[in-house]
Amino acid sequence: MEKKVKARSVPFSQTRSRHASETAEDYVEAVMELVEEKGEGRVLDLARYFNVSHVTVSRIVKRLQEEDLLYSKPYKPVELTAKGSKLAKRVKERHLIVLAFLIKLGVDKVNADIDSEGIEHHVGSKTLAAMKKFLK
Amino acid sequence: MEKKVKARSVPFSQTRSRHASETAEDYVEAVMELVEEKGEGRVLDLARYFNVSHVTVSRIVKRLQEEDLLYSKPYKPVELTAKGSKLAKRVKERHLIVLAFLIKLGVDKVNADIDSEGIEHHVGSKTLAAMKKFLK
DNA sequence: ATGTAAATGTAGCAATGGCTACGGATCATG
DNA sequence: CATGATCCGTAGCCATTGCTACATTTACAT
Repeated sequence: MEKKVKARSVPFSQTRSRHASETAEDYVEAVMELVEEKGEGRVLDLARYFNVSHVTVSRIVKRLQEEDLLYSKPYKPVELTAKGSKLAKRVKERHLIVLAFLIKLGVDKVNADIDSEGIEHHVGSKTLAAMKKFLK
Repeated sequence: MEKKVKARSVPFSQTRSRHASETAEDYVEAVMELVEEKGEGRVLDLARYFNVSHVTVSRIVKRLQEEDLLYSKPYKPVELTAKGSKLAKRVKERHLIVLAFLIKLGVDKVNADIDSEGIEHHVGSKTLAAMKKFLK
């Protein structure tokens, strides 16, 4: 008599591509923020932002250009494409909701900042709606 | 006049090692669940659980043995070490709290299941405490 | 006892994201 | 307009986590 164990196929599906998407979301959001805050987002700005080397940023920017999310000419600032800009707006809005949610829940600003960065990528539309409702 | 942009060093620090820790947490939790539900956790059980090939599981199990979280002899079930068991209990408890929290927040069970899997790894102690308080 | 099916291991490839080292491009500033 | 500082790209390394293909071990049934 074998007990069946739930297949976790849905929650755990495609860890690799999920991580790649998270990276894409982080980068478009960062570029948008850098452009807003200091006019442009350069490779080194991104490297400082994510605390990685400029080489890592350079390679990821190249990949995200192939995905039509970012655009830049060599030695020039990184810019958002229309597609990247759309994604960035969605991501930023979701991020701000998660952050506000955690703060309203009673988490201090420092920890809310940290946790919201990690949590945001895993908040589906239903959970996001529930957080919005809680905020009202 | 350069506006300073917050360094996100803290939230984004060590993406690589964070992912490795998440994998460790997922695996010890899965082994504990499999042992509870069907008496033992084998490589193929884990492969089905995470929806990956047995090869991927085999390699990760080997790594987690070196980290003293799992233990198994070739062709034998995977078991938790004392250290792995301790971690698994913490992870499972945190997971159940996040799940219950999302459900109480109004998220349906299916989406709460999915999102809690992703969110749990990013819930720090402060956020977890706030969720516990909300549940009471 | 033996053979076959299932489970696991091994070899080797790809993609992603870390890094250092090095060299070329760009930009201020004298 | 030259030159040094800064920025960025490339080469090439490593680790992690995916995979397929193939080899081996275990277990079960006849």
